[in-house]
Amino acid sequence: MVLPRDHRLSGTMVFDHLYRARARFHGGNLILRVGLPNFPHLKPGLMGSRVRIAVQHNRAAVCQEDLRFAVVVSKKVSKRAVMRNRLRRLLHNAFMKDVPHLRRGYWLLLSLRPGAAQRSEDQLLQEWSDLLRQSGLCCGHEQHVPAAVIR
RNA sequence: GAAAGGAGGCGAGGCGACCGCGGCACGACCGAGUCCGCUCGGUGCGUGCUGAGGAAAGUCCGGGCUCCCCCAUGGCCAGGCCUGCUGGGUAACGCCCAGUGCGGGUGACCGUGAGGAUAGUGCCACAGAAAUACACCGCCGAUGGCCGCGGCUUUUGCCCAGGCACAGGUAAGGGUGCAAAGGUGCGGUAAGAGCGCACCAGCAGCAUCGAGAGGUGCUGGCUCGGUAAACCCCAGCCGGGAGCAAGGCAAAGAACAAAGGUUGGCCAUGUGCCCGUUCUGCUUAGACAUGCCGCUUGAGGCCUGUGGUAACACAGGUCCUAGACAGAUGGUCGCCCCUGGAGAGGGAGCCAUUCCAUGGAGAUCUCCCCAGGAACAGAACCCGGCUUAUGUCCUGCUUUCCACC
Repeated sequence: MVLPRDHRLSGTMVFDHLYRARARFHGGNLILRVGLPNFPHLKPGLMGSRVRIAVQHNRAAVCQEDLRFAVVVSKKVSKRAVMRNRLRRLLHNAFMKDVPHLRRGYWLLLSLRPGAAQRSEDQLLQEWSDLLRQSGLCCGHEQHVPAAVIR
């Protein structure tokens, strides 16, 4: 499963921006970072013309509706590219299933820690949903949203 | 039939549908320009085509391509090489093909780091007496020397069975070691020894065959350890360095700059701040980060013919088959095929009890259900190789043994 363009993140500056983000949630094998959208950082190719025009006219409104995601699997997780691709597809797939239930207006970055390749798929998916609940990004759990993320 | 050897091929069984994603083309739409023909740019749209490998891997060799430095040609010297049987092939190679020698296998066949130790220098630990050198044990003691039974002799002395192991001889045997100065046998000798002879191994010379590595034969003197991945000698080859993050173009911003640690501390959570580290330039400024080019047509694949044992070459025809950049191939489903399992029905021939008959297991066929159709592994500038990983896979060929005709 590959992410559609609307939900994809690209560009070095975007990742620097998210690595500096304050909001982090640690699981055993995953780290979820949450930041607010910052369109000047995004690579121009990923923004459709409609989005680009909308950003020019009403940036705040677009930011509130935008939801983008990326998974980072370093070579420390697994030396084999096949394994890294498998993990990335697994988590992309999990994200796409959860998109209807997620709060809009955030950019998400999910890093895998070195032990993650040894875990089973079910364990990682369970951890992913735990992290979502912990971060308060699910629509049904508004009361748990930490103050750090709410503007 | 069994076991084995070797060659070639394939790589999610085949066909199709839907969803998602990369690329290209056309259309549609949007924007800008316009000499009103159109041109350029963009896209959350539509349609069509297309989308990982035999190793894409390891990055171990050889190149292409790009920039920098140096020399720009040839010779000589110096330096470098983990190049080293011969002859071919190739853009090149440490690769490939054919052959030679040696080693292994009954054989098909396999392996081979295979120049020179007689150019020179060095080293050979431990053990062992001794490592180009020797005498520890042992053997002998013929020849000298000493003792000496006996004999001859008037005596000195002479001859002599035997003994000693003093001088000495020996390198057969023992022991040590990777290695002890050719090996085996017969003769020979006091004991031994290429001391002599036969065969074998090695060396040299000659003849002959071969393009060559080398092969074969004859003769000779008898004979000379290993190590060159020790220095070295010989032959061959060689500008150096960085690598597509090379390099080029464009736009924008700018020194309280930028990148990196895929992130250490802090907060008001963001074109944040602080700390530590790093380029060129330092008078101006540039480079990187953005977009585009490089970017996939190439020592290219396939087919046919010719030459060649072959690697390969040449000629003709035909085909275009991923080009991403936080990095595209994954899911779901339908039909057919194959494999395995369970069930139902029919059932050749078989066995047991018996008169037909009954019971038991059952080759094989049909139907239905379930499971599976993999493993190693993911293009990142591009080629030629090597190495490593991987399958109850497929197709020829060859050898040995067994059975039958």
